[in-house]
Amino acid sequence: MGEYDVTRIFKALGDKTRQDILELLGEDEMNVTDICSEFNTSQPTISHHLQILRNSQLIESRKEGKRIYYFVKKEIIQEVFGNVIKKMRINII
Amino acid sequence: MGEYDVTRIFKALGDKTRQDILELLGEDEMNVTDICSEFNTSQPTISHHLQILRNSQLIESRKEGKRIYYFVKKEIIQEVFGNVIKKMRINII
DNA sequence: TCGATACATAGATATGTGTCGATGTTAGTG
DNA sequence: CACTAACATCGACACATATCTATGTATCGA
Repeated sequence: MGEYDVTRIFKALGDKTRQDILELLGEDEMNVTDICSEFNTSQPTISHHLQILRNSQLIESRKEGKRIYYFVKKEIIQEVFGNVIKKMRINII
Repeated sequence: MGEYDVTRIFKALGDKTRQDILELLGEDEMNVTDICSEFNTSQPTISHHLQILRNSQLIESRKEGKRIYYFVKKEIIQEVFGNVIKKMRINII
């Protein structure tokens, strides 16, 4: 029911690094430094990807001291995938 | 089971025109001219989008005389969405 | 208050992408 | 064989995006 931009969400999903970030956050929330340590990519680039995921509403953040924890909004993915499947008349998943 | 490139598939899904094409083809297969007539976009551009959808394996084509009919490969979408949901540890859809 | 840590933002650059008009190709038609 | 219809491909262009380094900002500890 929430407002979301399907195109923006799929664009966000259309990048390997962001997929890997989502998979990581799917296990548990993480702060930026810990996320960065999992990739061979600069911290600003990871921050950039986190912004894109955040703007698409796939993730949210929580501040704790000087650290910022990101986590997946799984309901959005459920809702979007469900709607796409419905729109494309796919039987069941 | 089939070979597919998740990033490529989500990139393909990350465009409004292609989403609309998929929704159209979800109802029934269509040839290029008929697809074009549903959009305010040039035929080469539609052909380009069809190529991208085809390369991502979201659609396939069938030739009938001088017309080419495109249709959705719904199993791919099922499989990809299912795997993403599993990877991100989303409960059920 | 000073320095370090955690993260974001800015600016630059190379590459990717969506779009178009023009042209090529293939199949049917007279 | 010409002509047209259906579709793909090409070349060009504007714009978006992924990445980097450098710098800004906020929070904590000494």
